[in-house]
Amino acid sequence: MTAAVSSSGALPPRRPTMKDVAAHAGVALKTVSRVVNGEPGVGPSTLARVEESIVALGYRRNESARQLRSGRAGTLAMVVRDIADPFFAAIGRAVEMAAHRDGQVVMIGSTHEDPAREREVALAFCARRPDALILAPIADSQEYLHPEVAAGLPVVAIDRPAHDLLADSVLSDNAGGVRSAVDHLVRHGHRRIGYLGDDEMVFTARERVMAYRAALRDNEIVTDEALIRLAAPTAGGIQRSLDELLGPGPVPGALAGSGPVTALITANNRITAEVLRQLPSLPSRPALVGFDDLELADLITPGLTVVAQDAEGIGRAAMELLESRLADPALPAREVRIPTRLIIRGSAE
Amino acid sequence: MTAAVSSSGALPPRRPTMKDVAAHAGVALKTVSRVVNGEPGVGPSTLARVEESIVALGYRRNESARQLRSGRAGTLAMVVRDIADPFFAAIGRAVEMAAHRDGQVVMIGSTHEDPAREREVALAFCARRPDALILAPIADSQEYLHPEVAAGLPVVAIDRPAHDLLADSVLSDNAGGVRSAVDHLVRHGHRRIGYLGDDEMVFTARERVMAYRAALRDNEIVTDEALIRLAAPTAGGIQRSLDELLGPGPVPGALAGSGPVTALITANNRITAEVLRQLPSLPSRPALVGFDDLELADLITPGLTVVAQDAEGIGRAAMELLESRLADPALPAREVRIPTRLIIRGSAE
DNA sequence: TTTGCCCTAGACAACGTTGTCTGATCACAG
DNA sequence: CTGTGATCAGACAACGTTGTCTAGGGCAAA
Repeated sequence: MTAAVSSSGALPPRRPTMKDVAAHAGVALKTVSRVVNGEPGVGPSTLARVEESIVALGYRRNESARQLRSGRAGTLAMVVRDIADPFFAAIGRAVEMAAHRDGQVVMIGSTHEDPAREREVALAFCARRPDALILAPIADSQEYLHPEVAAGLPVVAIDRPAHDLLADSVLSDNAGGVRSAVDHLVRHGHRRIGYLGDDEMVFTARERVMAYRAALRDNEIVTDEALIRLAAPTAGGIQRSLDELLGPGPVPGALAGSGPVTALITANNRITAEVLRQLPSLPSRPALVGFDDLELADLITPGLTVVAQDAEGIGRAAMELLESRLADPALPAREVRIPTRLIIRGSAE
Repeated sequence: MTAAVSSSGALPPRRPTMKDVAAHAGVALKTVSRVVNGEPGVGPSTLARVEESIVALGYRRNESARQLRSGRAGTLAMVVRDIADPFFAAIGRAVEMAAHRDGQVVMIGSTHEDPAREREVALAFCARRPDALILAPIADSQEYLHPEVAAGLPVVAIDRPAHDLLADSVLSDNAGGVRSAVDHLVRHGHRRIGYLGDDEMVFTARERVMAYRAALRDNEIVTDEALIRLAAPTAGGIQRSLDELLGPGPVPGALAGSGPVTALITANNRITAEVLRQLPSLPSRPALVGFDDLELADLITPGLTVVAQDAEGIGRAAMELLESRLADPALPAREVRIPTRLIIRGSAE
């Protein structure tokens, strides 16, 4: 009676433990552990009795305690720029699927491009002692992870390499991607190709614009630095760039005797989207190749040609690197490049 | 010498614990605990010494042990249909941001519309004893969560309600959204409005199509059941529906004396995208309103009018429900409806 | 100088598991 | 009927924390 009242009352509900199950089934604690873990050495009748008790009490193993005792976490940590960014969401999905196959669970967090937050979130994850950490670095240095790596935590950097840290990395083949974009445009007869990229502070932005210059050179086109605009993407800045590159007058600072650009490479999603937005109101309509695929890019008319990153491939490669490093922690830092894919939609003019 | 060799060798690297820090600083274990937790009762000189040792050894608190001892998890679990789905990604971001403010960390997993996997993932999360669970139900019953809820785990269902479970839920105002779509089309003179929805097995699909019928009634339009197509979205099925609804002949089974539809409501993202894809090849071009916003819908020409769900609002509301339930676990199950927003782009013809 | 008190620091147990080791039970062969 | 080995079950310690309780030491008041 009293028990019934107190259990239905507002008393702090306590979860049943192995001890409770053991008492209920009339066996030893360790026997319950054996049953729960499917270990051999439990007779059929005992097994049945314990399983009944488990169901009857609604027992679930406490993974925290298990981790503490055994060291196995069964948890993966992933820190990206923004989990709602389709690129990282796709990577996250690939990681989650692979993790699920391995019976692992994924913690995920966003840095929102804030270095301090990267550190904060990554360390909060590490405090949970995950089996591995996947990190899209944003801070200048990942030195703060030294103790973790020294203690054997495998770290994989994605999208950009880590700094001051022994970590594998999985990066897109930025150079190959830009080269395929340039080649595509050149094949379609373009020689005045503008380039709108992100601030050169950003690793991928640097790689991409360097590849742009190299690809022009290989196509025997003289790089006109006035056609390159590198800045954090803002609507205003992009509009100004477009005006200058496509306007009727000569491009400010351009090489003598040259006209407006006939084609544009936009080096990331946000820039591409903004250019598409402003496209209708532009004086001329350049051919366009965007780096990063856009959701539903196939619905835009005319179709948008893009250099698509293989988010799934990146996620899978990261998981593979983690597994091999877990198997052999002494491995040197490795860098994997995941190929991009030129998706040709519509024409290049 | 031997120690140096073994520590640089392949020996299992052990993380320093509070015990190690205590030994290094020459204080008691509990004193280290006090320092780590910012508890009072530690003299300034002791404090400094301990802090030095913490840095020197690269000590980080083991959150598993802390959770085991104190019961506080600092972890939130979230199970959605697909973390790469923009709708759930946006909810996830909102949840993660709120959680971060509360010093919490988020575990996230996908069901991929598989009921068995929902159970599997949710229980794997629960084994980590999170402070709360946010779940986008896909299974017919969430009965399997009974022991968790009984033990005090606050559960919030999002997108669809949970079944056989005491849980709060945060749902979109599906009825209001569809009603605004119908009203919008009627305002623009449409009276033959087709409806492409998901299978009626799906909760949201049911709510939406019922609202469609009700809205027609309120606009004094007789519902023509032949204009309603409910099925899991496949390219083939949608094409067939479009052919029948928009083709030159009478719509099969339609009320007598009626022509093709002049407008379409597409009740979810996938259907909307598929219709947009087929739009160019259709015999006539209906006005279109989609349920769910599409990334970059503003770039599609002509602009696509949509009923946008407030993913961020859903995420925030879920967090608020969790907090209030944590404060008072005896609360009855509550249901919150988050308003949708009609985003008018382009014309309705 | 002594008494009493507060402030700081440490000892100890416990959280829920699992790994190791020992003990009990039973079938069967000698 | 006893000895042997295999099989199953249990006792105990430990994982890294934190909460509770107690001991030491210095300072103020008497």
